[in-house]
Amino acid sequence: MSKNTPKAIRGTQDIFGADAEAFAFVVETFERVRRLYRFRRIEMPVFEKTEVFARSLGETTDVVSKEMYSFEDRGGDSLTLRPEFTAGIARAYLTNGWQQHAPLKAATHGPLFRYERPQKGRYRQFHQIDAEIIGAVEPQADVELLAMADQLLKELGIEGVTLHLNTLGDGTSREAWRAALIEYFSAVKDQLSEDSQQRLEKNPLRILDSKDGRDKPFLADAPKIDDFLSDEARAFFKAVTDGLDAAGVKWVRAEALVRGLDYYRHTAFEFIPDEGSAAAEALGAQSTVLGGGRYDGLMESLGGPATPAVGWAAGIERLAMLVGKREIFDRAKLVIVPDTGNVEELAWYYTSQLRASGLSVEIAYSGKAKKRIDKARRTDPDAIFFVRERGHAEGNEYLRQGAHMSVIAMDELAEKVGTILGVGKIDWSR
RNA sequence: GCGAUCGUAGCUCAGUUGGUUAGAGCGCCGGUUUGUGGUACCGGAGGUCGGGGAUUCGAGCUCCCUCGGUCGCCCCA
Repeated sequence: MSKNTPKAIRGTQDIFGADAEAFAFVVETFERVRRLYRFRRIEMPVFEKTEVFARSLGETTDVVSKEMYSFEDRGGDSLTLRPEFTAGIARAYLTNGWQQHAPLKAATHGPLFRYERPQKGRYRQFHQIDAEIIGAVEPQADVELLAMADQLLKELGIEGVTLHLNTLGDGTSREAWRAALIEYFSAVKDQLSEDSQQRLEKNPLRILDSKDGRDKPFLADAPKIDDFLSDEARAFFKAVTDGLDAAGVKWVRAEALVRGLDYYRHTAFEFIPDEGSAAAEALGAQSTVLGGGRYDGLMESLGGPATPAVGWAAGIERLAMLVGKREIFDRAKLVIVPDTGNVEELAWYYTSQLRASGLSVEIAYSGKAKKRIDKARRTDPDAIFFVRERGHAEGNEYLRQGAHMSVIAMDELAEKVGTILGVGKIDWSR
């Protein structure tokens, strides 16, 4: 590589090969599952006015205060590359009159941007799948969303991941709990870690899931949200958990699970790898694979009417790390190898016929005949079809399967190929 | 933002206590051999050893800075 060549931006990735296939598998599975749950596909702009995020996430959150890619455009507006989906979707809901579709079940996926230190499973441009239900006050919305997340993970073949569930209560419950936590931790402030002393100011809920040994002695006796829940909030949470049980979604109560962003209310959840599982090993410190909750307060922060909503997002890269390597591209079903010379047009004829019939076919046309064969073999296909000059050996087409090779007649090819690939006789007439 | 660790050909890596023209395997290109066209061999191209500076007669090997990768903290998906 020349030192003249520009390098990729830090924290971005060029995904290729098995990783790219795993990425695609995650997105394709998500698309399939969201249709089962009848979530509508939406497409969103990658950037918004900065205030969309600043007002909804909270000015003091780390995301807003130091992780956003914000810039001034040529018209002088402050714009920001989306650091998450929810705020933009909420803005779109308000500005497009999507209220008429309420409750709106929406799904999308794409790149997000956050200026963070890159790490395993954490990038500056990363990708998420996202699902939201907007305009539904019912706890059943939470249940449906979580059932979808659970099924998605199952269909991705991801095991050893458990739903951790908590409630933050309604606005009043949450504030009362927060005040109690501040009071409780302030009394022992000197003994807390530096990080937690700061959290006491900015986000006291976060002290609860501190990993610092100095904080842990105080966590067990910290005030519990359950003691601050209003009757309504308690009933709501019970309806959610009852619904999950009925839907067959396994969950565990996680009293210390909180959300970093200001707009969350009631249900908060994360799917987290079980300790010691292969999934936990694969993800390193970035443990959450899918997270979300209810955000009844968000729409108002954007100047809209009070609108209940729930949603979740999952990092595609993290999910892709858990689905394992996928080599579907590397393994060709059938490779067509024309000898150099006058048979290449014939080979193209066969190839286009087979592709039009719906078969995935590779044609080797690069290099000399020997190279073509070597390359064909390396893809480990189910079959290699040699197209040769008339007069070569006994025929002009050979179909090879494994170590066995046989001469076949042209009119048998469709059937032979179909049989070897297990797709029945190929219809070339289309 | 903080800490640790790594950075040699396209890829995976060797490179002894600093010493002459930096190596291997794979891949790529060319050739020979083989042949129911999964072989073997020969040759070739490709590196200013991430970048910059310092020490030294001399640095891929030492020191400093810087840019990246990786892992952890913070935060979060």
